[in-house]
Amino acid sequence: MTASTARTDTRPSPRKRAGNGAARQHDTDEIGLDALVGHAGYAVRRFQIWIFQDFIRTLGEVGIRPTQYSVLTVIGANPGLSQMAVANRLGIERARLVHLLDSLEQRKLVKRIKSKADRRSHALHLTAPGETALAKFKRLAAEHERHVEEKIGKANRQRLLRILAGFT
Amino acid sequence: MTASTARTDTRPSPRKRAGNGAARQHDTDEIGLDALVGHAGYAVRRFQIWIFQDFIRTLGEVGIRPTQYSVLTVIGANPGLSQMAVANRLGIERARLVHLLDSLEQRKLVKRIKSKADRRSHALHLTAPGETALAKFKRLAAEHERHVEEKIGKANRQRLLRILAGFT
DNA sequence: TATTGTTATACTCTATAACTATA
DNA sequence: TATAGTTATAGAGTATAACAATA
Repeated sequence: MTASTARTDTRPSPRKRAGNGAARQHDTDEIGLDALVGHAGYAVRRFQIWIFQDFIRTLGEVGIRPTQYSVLTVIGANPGLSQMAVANRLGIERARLVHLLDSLEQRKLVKRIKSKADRRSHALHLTAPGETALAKFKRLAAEHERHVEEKIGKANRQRLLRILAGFT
Repeated sequence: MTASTARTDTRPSPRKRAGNGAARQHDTDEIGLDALVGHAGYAVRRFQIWIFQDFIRTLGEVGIRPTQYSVLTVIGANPGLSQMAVANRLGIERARLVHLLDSLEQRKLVKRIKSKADRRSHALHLTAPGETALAKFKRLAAEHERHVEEKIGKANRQRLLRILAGFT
C-alpha cells in the first residue's frame, strides 16, 4: 500500500557491514512505523510496558507487582470488602483474585475473615504486618512515580492523569 | 493506615437491601482507591485495557488483534525486514514473533522468503491479498481511533500522542 | 564465537465454565 | 434460582534457555 518503494530484499544497507560481522540491515530507529504512529493504543501500550517494568524494578526488593499493590491498596482503604467487591472495583476476574489473595495471605499481609452476615463471602483485611508493609510499598511506589515524572515531565504527568481520570 | 475508620464488617450498607435479594454491600463507585488515584500507571493500565478491548471489538469482523496489526503494518511499511528487525522494532520477543508469523502466513497475509544475502534470515513481505487486507484493517483501525476520540476528546487524544511520542 | 530462526518451558494475565455452599 | 468463592482449562503475552544452520 504505502511505502512499497522501500527496500524489497535483504541486502544490507550501504553503510554498516564493516564492523566485525553482525551486519544488521536496519537500525531499529530507521524502521518506519507508518500507520502505527498516530494510534493512541500503540503509544499507550508502549508507555504502559515501560511503567510496569519500572514499577516492578522499583518494588522488586519487596516482591510486589502492580496488581498486588492495587489489591493491597484497595483493601487498606476499604477494610471489610468482599472478594467480589475488590474484583469488580479493580476489573480483575474473581477467579484470578482467589490466587492473588492466596499468595498475599501466605505472606501474612492479608486475612480472609468469614462473614457472619453472609456466610458465602469473606471480609478482607490487612494484617498488622500488612499495614506496616503497605506503608513501605507506598513509599516505593511514590519513588516509582517520581521516575515517571523524570521520564515524561511533571506537567505532562499531571496532564495525563487529568485526561485519564475517567478510567480509574 | 488511612481510612481505618471505614466499614469493618460485612453488614450491608443501610440503603439497598430492599430489592429482590442480591444485596451488594458496596457499589463499585463508592469504594475508595486511595493511593491508586494519583498513580499514572493505574490510569494508563485501565485506559490501555479499554483501548485494546475496543480495538479487538472493532477489528473483530476481520479477526485481527493489536499485535497482529502492528506486525502487518511494520512489514507493509518496510518490506524485506528480517524477523529480528521486526521483533526489535516492536519490542516483541523473537520467539513469540515466530508463532505470530506462523498464523499470519497460514492466513496467506504474509510470506517468509529465504534471504540469499544471509541464509539464516527470512525477508518478510505482505502477499498481494495481504496488501488488500491491510488496507481494510487500516480503515477499521481508523474507526477504532475515532472511538478513542469520542471517549476522551479530540484535543486530549492529541495531547496524549504528543506526551507519549517518545515511546513509539 | 555470535546470530537467526526455531522449539520448549514456565509464569502472568484474561476469559470461561463448572462445582460447593450458601442465600 | 442466584450469588460468593473456588477449581480447572485454554489462550494470549512475557521471559528464558537451548538447539540447528549459518555467519
